[in-house]
Amino acid sequence: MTDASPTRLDRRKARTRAALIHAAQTFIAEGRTNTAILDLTQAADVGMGSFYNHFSSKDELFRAAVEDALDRHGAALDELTRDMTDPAEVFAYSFRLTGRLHRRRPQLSKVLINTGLSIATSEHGIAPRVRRDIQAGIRAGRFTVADPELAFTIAAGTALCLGQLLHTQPDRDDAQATDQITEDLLRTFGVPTDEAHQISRRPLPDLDRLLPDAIA
Amino acid sequence: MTDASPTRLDRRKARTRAALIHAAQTFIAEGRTNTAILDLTQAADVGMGSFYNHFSSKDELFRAAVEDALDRHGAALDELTRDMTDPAEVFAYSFRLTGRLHRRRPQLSKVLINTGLSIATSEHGIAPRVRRDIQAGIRAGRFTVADPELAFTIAAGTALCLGQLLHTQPDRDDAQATDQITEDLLRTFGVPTDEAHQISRRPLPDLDRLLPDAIA
DNA sequence: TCCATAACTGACGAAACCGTCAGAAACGGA
DNA sequence: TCCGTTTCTGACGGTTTCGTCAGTTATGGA
Repeated sequence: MTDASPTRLDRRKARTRAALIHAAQTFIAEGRTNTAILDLTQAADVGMGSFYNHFSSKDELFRAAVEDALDRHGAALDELTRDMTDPAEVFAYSFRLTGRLHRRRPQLSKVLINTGLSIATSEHGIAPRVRRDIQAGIRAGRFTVADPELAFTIAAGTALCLGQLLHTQPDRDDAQATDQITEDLLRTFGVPTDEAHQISRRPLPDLDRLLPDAIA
Repeated sequence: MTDASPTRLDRRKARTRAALIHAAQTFIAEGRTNTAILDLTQAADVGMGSFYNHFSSKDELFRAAVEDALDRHGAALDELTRDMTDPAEVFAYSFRLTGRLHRRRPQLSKVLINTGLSIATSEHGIAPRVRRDIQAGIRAGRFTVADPELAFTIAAGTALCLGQLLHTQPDRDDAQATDQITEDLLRTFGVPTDEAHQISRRPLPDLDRLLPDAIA
């Protein structure tokens, strides 16, 4: 039988694992994915040998690092949209929050961007949630789209490229750009023009309060 | 003064360079970007030492390989849209051709996809052309968008993610999906609904005839 | 035909990297 | 406190990869 309560030993193990994952995310965000294992362990301030206590290859660590980033972001979105009902609003809200995240959590954002399009097919993170929201919007009659998967493709690709844009043009107003694109997407999904505009400008909560702890 | 006419020696040099670039593109398409230089030269059927006659590092070769793929695709688009005048039609045409390219030129397509979002900021290939077309559409009064760069972001991200989708779902009708998304984009850019539909369904030329030679 | 030049080639020493392992340190229970 | 267990650690041998370079082959002109 497994002991449920995490002991101090468990916490220590989890700490070094987290340190390795965090270091890996730093490297991914910088696009340096072919670093030596020794570099990773040094960045994590962990002994070289510890690496193989947690991962059997560099690839495995990087996969875990991406998965961790996706799960964090997904969990944050779930938390923030918990008590919303209108699917169109949930979608818009998630998209607007994600757009605002690129500047506020640059490392997380860059991990997503550098990981590339494969995250669109991942079971973790944003992709399944966006799919779910689009499906819900269709069922509720809020969205009118020919093919849900195509709608998802547009939303996912746009979200990623928007993140790239916000990093490339640091002077651009991220909130304004994100809301504008959200409005465009809602219209593409069949939401009436005026309503799309309205939904995409609704006030958002104080992000500094709601996203207090995230990676880096 | 440089002798303009390419001599036989020049052609030989160009051949081995092209062989290396082609091999690199194969590896990029397969996502294997951390291969040994020896593997690359063997795949190119070229002696190991030849590598350093052309490139000073693996990175340099990979950059050249991506640039080559982008330039080929851009040139093909220029060729195919040469005598079109309506900017909206040029945009739609390019987008529809690019969508159909993912299946017909899987290696080129996968190079673009695996290279990721950085090609959206590249000076080569599709990005500058899409920007140009969108600007032209706005000047001509065919597009009504708040911000050209945001319009570009939507188009670029969607194009990439569409390519990914078409590889992930090999049974999906690529022409149908591409045309549907083209129509959505045109509407987003302010083209009236019925006209957007019409433009995105106009007959295309025989691609097998027009794209006879491309990589792989 | 013959030579000068440019490009190609693979073998080699040097360097980087990998994965293991024996010992050290931290932990938990008794 | 003491001991068995788990995790951490860095040094080490083995392997892979790198970049060079001396020799070979192809090319162009005389």
